[in-house]
Amino acid sequence: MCGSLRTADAGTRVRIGGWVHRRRDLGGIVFLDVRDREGIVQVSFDPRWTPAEVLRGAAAVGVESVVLVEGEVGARPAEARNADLATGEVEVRAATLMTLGPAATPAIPVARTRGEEPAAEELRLRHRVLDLRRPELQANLVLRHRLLQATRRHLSDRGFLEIETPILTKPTPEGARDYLVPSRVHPGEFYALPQSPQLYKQLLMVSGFDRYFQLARCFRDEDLRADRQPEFTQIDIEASFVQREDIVTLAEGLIVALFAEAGLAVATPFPRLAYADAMERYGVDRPDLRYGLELFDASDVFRGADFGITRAALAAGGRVRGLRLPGGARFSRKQVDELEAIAKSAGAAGLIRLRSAGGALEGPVTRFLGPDAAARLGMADGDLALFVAGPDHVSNPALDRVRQEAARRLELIPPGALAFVWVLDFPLVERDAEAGRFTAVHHPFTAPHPDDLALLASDPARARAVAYDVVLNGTELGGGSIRIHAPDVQERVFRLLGITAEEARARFGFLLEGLRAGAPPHGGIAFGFDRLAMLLAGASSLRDVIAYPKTTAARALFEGAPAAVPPEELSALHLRTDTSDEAAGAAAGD
RNA sequence: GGGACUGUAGCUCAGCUGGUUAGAGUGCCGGUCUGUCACACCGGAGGUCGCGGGUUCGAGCCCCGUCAGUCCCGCCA
Repeated sequence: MCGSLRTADAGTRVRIGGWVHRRRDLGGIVFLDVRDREGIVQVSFDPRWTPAEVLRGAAAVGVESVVLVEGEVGARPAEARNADLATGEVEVRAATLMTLGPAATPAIPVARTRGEEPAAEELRLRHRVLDLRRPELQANLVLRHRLLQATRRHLSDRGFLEIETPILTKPTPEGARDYLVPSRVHPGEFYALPQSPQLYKQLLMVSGFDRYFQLARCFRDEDLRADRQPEFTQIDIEASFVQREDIVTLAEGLIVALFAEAGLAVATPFPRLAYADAMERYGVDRPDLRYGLELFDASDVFRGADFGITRAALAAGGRVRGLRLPGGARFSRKQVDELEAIAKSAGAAGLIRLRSAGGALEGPVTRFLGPDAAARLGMADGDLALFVAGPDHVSNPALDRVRQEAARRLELIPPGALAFVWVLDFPLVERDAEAGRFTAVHHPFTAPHPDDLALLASDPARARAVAYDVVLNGTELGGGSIRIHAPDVQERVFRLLGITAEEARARFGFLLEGLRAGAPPHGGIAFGFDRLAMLLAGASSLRDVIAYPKTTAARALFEGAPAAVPPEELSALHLRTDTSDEAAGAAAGD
């Protein structure tokens, strides 16, 4: 209750427990700031109301110790109020003090001095007990709790059942790498931790639980990023007898509820973009719509120009695409070089630059273009245009990155803007460059668009899926699809993906059997919950909204996982480890 | 798997072109102090410059390797 005391409490006798945030020892009088999860309150130890030995104790107590104080809440003298503190009008006048949990000097500070950087990430993770005491992280975890509860309330109120699915599941060779768990009773066999509850939730639909949700822990053994942890939480949703619109509406309602929990108003319905349009206009399937800067096709303007780079690209069937940056002409040569470096790092050979200044175009390719080029490119005075010549699969990622960086530099991003968009009609499959076969864009259970069923045989790459992603400010919040519920369609898609009937039976037999048992049409969506919490908490790393996160090397520094196990445990699991790589490295070092 | 950055006192950081005894703030310890709130003031302790090797008369600084953390690419159906 430390943080909740107010003027109205003045005169009441209270007993408060908390952690010593700071100590100010003035000699004859001592102040302790005592902190609990609700906030901080000042406790004053003064001979007028504090026995001498209690006062001596207060002078000796170390920060971060757990104390229990009894005393009377009093209004502070007018000149001693603290407007920076929610409890700053009052203080607790201590009569007693008990140190219930004396603390060693903290390895990292909890109460930071003004302007001080937080401790290094490694130390924060190693001393997580202390780091989690910081008010920022406490606020993040409180918000996370509220989002979890709001999710449960919202979905339960709409008839969705929370059903848990197994954590020990069947390994799947497709998709991300599995975390494996050896079986003790079945030598040589393994469970896998779920990458998502996908098949379980579909089979729940087959069993008649027509509305399901779960706050599902998912595990993927892939390399990490600031917004990617090896274990994470999904809001996993599935419903029967639904079409895309039902899921879209449900998802928008949930998003409204969750953002409201964080005090943000969200307008629905969200705008929508077909995947093909998103790629054409933004070069990416999760466009940031907080600003314009749409890409456009300038191939016609460059066609016939005697300029080697664009001529070669156009002759090879590529295009010249680019974007106009209003006011971008003021970028220095160096700044444009930096944008070009970004385009290059995304795979482009370079950027073709055109600057409109003083009513004329400037740039190395100007002399190859007609006199009406500026008008045809829609360029106004002071604009800069940047182009990439080549196939779309090169220009898309390059222009996407350039567009994002240019928007930042031109300060086109309105603070606080929330630009939601649905991206619809994803392709069903794409050709895997190295394997030379088709792979599912979403996953192998996604329903083909009913109008495109014939394309599965004739031109699979053009077939659309009934899949949808919801995107906020260029970040994917969630995605889902209507699933295949007809066993013959599922078998056709497996075939398309190069999965033989035999493989399909071995790997997904339980799904096919389920679909043959009488399956309703169904579909769903999943949201990355941690990322959502991070966004709403205004955090820049997932680690700040997870109580006990892993490092980018998937280590848990706090408890020390993963860890070696005694040989007896390994042999009970019928395992032998082979760390010969490390052994060879060590030997070479001698 | 690849790239970039970082690693100096408990914590946050500085340390010049390679040159005498490696510094500051904060925390910690001791002292003074009755209205502070980053209390103030005085004094003190505190260092494997991540680790290993090399270059050099001499390395915190240069080179190679390695470990850890972070960010990015690949990867993440």
